[in-house]
Amino acid sequence: MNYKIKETADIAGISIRTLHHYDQFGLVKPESSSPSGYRLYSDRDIEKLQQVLFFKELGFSLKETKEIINDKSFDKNKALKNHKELLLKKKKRLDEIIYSIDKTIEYIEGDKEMGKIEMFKAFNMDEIKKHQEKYFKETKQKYGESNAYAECEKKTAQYSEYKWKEVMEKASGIFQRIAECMEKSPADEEVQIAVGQWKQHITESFYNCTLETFRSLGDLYVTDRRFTKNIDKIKPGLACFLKDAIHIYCSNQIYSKI
Amino acid sequence: MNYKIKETADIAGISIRTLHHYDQFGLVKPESSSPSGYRLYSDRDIEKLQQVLFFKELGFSLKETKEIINDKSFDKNKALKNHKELLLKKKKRLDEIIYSIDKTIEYIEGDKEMGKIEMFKAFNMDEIKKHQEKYFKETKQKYGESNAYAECEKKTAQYSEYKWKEVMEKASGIFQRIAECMEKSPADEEVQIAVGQWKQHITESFYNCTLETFRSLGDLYVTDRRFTKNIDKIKPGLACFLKDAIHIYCSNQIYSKI
DNA sequence: ATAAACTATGACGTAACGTTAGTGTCAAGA
DNA sequence: TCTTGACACTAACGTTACGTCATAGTTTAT
Repeated sequence: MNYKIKETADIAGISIRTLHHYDQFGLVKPESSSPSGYRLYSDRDIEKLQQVLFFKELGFSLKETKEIINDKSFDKNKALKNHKELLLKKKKRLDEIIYSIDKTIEYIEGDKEMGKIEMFKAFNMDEIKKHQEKYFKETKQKYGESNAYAECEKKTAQYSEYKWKEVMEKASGIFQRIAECMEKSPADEEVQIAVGQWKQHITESFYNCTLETFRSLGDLYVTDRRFTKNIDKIKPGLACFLKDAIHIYCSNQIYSKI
Repeated sequence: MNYKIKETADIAGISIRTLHHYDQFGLVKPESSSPSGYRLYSDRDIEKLQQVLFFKELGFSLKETKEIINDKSFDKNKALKNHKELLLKKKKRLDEIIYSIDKTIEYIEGDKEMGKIEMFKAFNMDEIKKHQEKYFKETKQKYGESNAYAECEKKTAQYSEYKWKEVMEKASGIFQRIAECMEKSPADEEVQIAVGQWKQHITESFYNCTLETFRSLGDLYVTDRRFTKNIDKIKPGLACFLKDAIHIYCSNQIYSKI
């Protein structure tokens, strides 16, 4: 069954503007539209909206939510279970804040002492944020990435300090080389050679980097802020350039295999 | 004891930027500063920060928080008790969302049915928002406003439909007159006469409008969005103009009484 | 004296909509 | 068929509460 936008907004308890925004953002796009261009939301869209509201309730950004939900391996069941865990943590935090209120009242009425740390610790979101990040990270590693992570852990666990330094310097050198070619096209031969070397280096030093994994990693360089931030320290815009270069590299490798 | 900004930020678990912002915004201004201009936060500032975090946790805007906290009649004890009530409501809502997750899992696994309404009702914030608004409103009516409200209720309860219409038309006429003088100064004689008439009309038709109450009401016209919105329907900017005019009127009246 | 850490102000950017403007579409009633 | 009110669209600016970055002054420890 199809619902027009006001019906949908009323059902979900959100604004029409929000639905517009979600459509434009690519988070929840209606499955069809009328001949006059009206959005028509299906039952499946409605269910997706519910998922979105769960993620929103738990503090995930729309961007994060989009990445997780629109992934073809999105597991609703697993997500819901994870949500429940998070919600229980939020509930515990609420309890702590309530307790903190009681304590503050006693303090104000002069009955008790209250330390500075005690005043604020209930507001702490670290545990919740850590869990969110863990879940997001796990989700992003859905494919070979989770295997890659395990392999990487195993391989690097035996590295000596000297080996680590070697690995890092080689990585740095490759990135530096690519950064120096940034005024060229990502498809430039020199860039592509360096990208190939980067892939090789990953396979040798961290985990078996398949083309698929490599492409996903390239995406991560621009979608995961930590990656972007670190890479762009070398040169602003490098993360984006590198992503493009990796995509071209992977496409070329795929093409050459057909 | 005084704390510099990093110490304060660490104690409260918020960023330095946030403290800058709160200072600039007038929400939490440090009680003193060093000769070189460093902010120095006192124990009292720290305690105020805690109050701010409680309000923030409960979804109050910084603006609302500022109005409540910086009011000289701010009652910490009462606020905390109200916070607790709100937090218990939030906790209840969390429980409902958790229950909704369980239900959704059953639905996904095909065990049960789930209606559209059931999918979304747990996310509803109406009760919490209503409580927030109620508290804010009660706080804003701290002074004569709460008495004014009671008196207003009593007086208007006996109005006939005809009387209501009369009262409203007179109000509308006064506002209209003031709107027509908006290109003049708020201190203009014609404006001031109209403002005096408005005060008189309130006293006659609603409640005894003292100068103090009248001034506070003028403030409400620009700080309470509902007032602003309604008044500005007559003419954009009227609420602000009226506030200024009321302030001038009240000051003049006070001056003429010395 | 020096360098690192800390502090200040200024200002642009961000996320997720809310609000407004202007215009097209639909459905019911005259 | 025409009219009107409700509904829908897109575009675009505004809002809130900071995050981030730049630049420059101050403090602290070596």
